[in-house]
Amino acid sequence: MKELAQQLKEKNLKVTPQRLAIFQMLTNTDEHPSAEAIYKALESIHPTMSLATVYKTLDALKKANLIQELNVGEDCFRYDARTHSHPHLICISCTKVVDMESIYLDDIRKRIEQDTNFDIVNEKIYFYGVCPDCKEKKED
Amino acid sequence: MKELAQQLKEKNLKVTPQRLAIFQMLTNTDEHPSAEAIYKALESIHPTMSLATVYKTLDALKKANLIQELNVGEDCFRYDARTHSHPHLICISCTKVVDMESIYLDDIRKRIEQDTNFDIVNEKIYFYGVCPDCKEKKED
DNA sequence: ATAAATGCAAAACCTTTGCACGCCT
DNA sequence: AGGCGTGCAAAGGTTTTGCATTTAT
Repeated sequence: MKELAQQLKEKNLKVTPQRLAIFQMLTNTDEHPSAEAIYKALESIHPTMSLATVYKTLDALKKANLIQELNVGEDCFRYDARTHSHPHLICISCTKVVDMESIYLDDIRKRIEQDTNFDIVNEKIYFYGVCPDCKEKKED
Repeated sequence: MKELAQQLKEKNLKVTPQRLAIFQMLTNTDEHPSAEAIYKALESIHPTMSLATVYKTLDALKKANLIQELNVGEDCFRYDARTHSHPHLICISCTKVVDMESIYLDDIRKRIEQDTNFDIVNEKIYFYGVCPDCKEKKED
C-alpha cells in the first residue's frame, strides 16, 4: 500500500501531522468514525488540534477522493477510508456500520440505467438490520 | 384511495387543517419536497402556519408510517408519501429526486442476508446520476 | 518566500423544544 | 372538558467560516 504521505502529496495536499494522523486513523479502522470520534481519538496525541481542523481536513480528503462521507441517518456524518462504492450495513441495535463488498452492484447499475435512462455515476446504499452479534444476545 | 383524514384518524392523529394540507400536498406531488419547500408551498393557503408546525407534523406522519424521510445528501431532509421501501434516483445536474420501483430488491435483500447473516429490516438506496432531461440539454 | 493549514471563536444552518393559547373530539 | 395541536421564540447540535498565527514546500 502506498505511503499515506505520498498519497496526500499526489493530491497537492500539504503533509501536516494533523492530516497524517486523521488519514492514518481512518485507513486503520473499520468503525466509520464521526468527526467527533476522530477528534477524541486523536486528543491524546494531538492535544492542540481543534475540531475545526478535523472538519477542514475531512473536507480536503473528501474532495481529494481519499475518503468518503457516510450519512447513515444519524445526526452526524461518518467517514470511510474506502473510496470505492460499496454498500453499508447498519445494525439498528448496536449502531455499528459494516462494509459490504458487493459483487452484484454492477448488475444492478446496468439494469437501472436501462430502466430509467439515467447515467448512473455513484450510489449510496444502506441496509438496516440486526447484526449476528446482537441477534445472539437477544436469544439469551 | 382511502381518505386522508381517515388515515390520520386510524393512527390516532387529530385531523387539523394544517396536517391535512401537509399530508395532502405530499400525496399529490412526486417532487420529494423539503420542510422548507412544504412551508413555502402552503404559505398562501395557510399564512399563519409556522415552520415548527411543519416539522412537528412531518414527525408525526413519519412516526405513524404515513410518510418517509429521505436523506439524499443535501443539507436538509426531503419527504416522500410513498412509505414502501424503494430506491431513489437523484439527478446531480438538476437535483430532482425520482422514485424507482424495484423488482429486484427482494433478491438483493436475500442475497445480502445470506452473505452477512444480518436480519435486514429496511434499506435506503440512492443512485446518483444525470437524468434523461439533463443529458439532452448537455447535447445541445 | 509564499501559499496553505491550523486553531480559536463566532456564525450559520436546519431542526427541536418550551410554553401559552386555541382547536378538535 | 380535556388533551392534543399550533405558533412563536429561543435553544440545540453539528458543521462552516473569518482571521491571525504557524507551518510546509
